[in-house]
Amino acid sequence: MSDFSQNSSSNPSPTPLSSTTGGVRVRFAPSPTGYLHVGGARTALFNWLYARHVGGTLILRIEDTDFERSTSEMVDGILQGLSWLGITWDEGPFYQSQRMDLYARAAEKLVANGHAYYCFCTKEQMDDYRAKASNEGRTPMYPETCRKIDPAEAARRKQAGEPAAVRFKVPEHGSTVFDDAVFGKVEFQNEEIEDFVLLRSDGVPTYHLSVVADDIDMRMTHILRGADHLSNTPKQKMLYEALGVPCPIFAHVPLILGPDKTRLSKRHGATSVMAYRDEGIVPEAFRNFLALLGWTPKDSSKEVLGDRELIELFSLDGIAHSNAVFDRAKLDWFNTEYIRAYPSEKLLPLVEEEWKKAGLVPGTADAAQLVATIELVKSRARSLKDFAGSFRAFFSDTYENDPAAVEKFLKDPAVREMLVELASRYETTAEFTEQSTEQVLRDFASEKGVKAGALINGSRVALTGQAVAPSLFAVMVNLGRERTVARLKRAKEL
RNA sequence: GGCGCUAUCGUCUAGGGGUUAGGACGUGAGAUUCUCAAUCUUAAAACCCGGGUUCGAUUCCCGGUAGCGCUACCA
Repeated sequence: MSDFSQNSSSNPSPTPLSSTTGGVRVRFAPSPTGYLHVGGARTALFNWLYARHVGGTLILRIEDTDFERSTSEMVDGILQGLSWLGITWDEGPFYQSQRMDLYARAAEKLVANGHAYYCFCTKEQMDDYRAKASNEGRTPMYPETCRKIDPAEAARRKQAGEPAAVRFKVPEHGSTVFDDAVFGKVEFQNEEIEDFVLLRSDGVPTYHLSVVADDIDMRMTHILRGADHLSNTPKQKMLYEALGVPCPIFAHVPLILGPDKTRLSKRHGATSVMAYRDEGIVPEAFRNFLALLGWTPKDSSKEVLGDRELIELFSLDGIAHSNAVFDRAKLDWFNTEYIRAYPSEKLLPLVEEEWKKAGLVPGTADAAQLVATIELVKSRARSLKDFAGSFRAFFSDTYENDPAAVEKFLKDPAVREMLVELASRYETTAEFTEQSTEQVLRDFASEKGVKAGALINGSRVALTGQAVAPSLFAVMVNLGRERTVARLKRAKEL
């Protein structure tokens, strides 16, 4: 059983807007049965972009009527994920678990107006029925046994304490049509829809009832959600009609698939948004990437778009009709773009997080120096992790030497000897600038009759432990004379 | 199984009755260099299949196929 007591102090019903404002109201309504996953994050993002684009209101609603599986940890996780993505909402979070009377009232109203009825069939009976039906190759549909019970009789039995669910009385004939903002006209035959449960026998509403009751109560104008709800929509439209309330506009967003084109799941790697933070993805990159999964701006030539641009460009008619595959390589590309474009001062706190996680204590506490170093290396970063990984030698004196790099550029003992000798020269040069260090090295190389490149590459490994790094002389200056000399002298031992 | 949705390079997509079918990521080659990244140049790479409609379909219509979704007293 979940416990949302930290929120129970206030369980406000949304205050009605003054009748003069008729703005767009959208919501993100996750179920806290898991962390914020990629698909949910994109739904949230689209709602946010749409709300901000039209100057509307975004409501956050936690759909925690599945008491078995909902937990407050998951709520926290979802909130954390949204905040990491920079998605802010205007009202809520509202918790369905705290609004149970609203749903009960809605169910009562539907029974009273003849659109719903009490069902005394037990879950076990239903399971048996379903099993039998599918064994016989029939589509399992509720046989409507209780629909035939006289309402007065049903009310009596209910009154007498007999457990009863409330089922919706689906019209026998005709069809239910709605105009989806993404897919256009969608039609379902009513015969294919069974009398679905609105209120379980324990009084807890099912999804269909709680969403509709809440969407009405919260006066939603648009329902932007995953296309997995497309087939649920006729049921909900019936509910709006039975409740005598106009339907909001539905906009269903195609799903996100894994590389094998099956629904994205743990099998495909990280599905939790926070896992991407942990992998060193910056939120702006993730947001940009997500926005372009299933949506394209009118001018599709520009892909690196900040939040202001995304908000400005976002529109429902740019939403794709078909599912999209999550392309990790493209995410990584966005990430490199954003890391490179990030001001280094802004990168510092993010990088410090990575150091903390890696147990790295920077060799200097001088923030300006750290920022300068970040500036030097960031264009080579693929993820924030690199700052504690392959760039470690720039920030700490304890780092590993990549054996492959040593093998590639330092396997010649003569080179290693020369680096030690070169170190002594650097000890005594008057200046220690990019120009002077380069001059010294090149003079030294021609003196020794070796290619400068050989010494440069060898020095790079000696200085950084890596075969990959920025321009060597910039590295030397960044490291400073002392470290440069010390590390070059150690080249012999590598 | 029934119902619904969808179908353009490997991926994200633009486009649309007559186009050299465009861009981006990724991949290959080259240039540059001090390694790598970047950058520049460049290459390969797509309209699911079959019928219609039409002078002409990748585009419109129908069917098939495939993928996904829904088909719960989950959401």
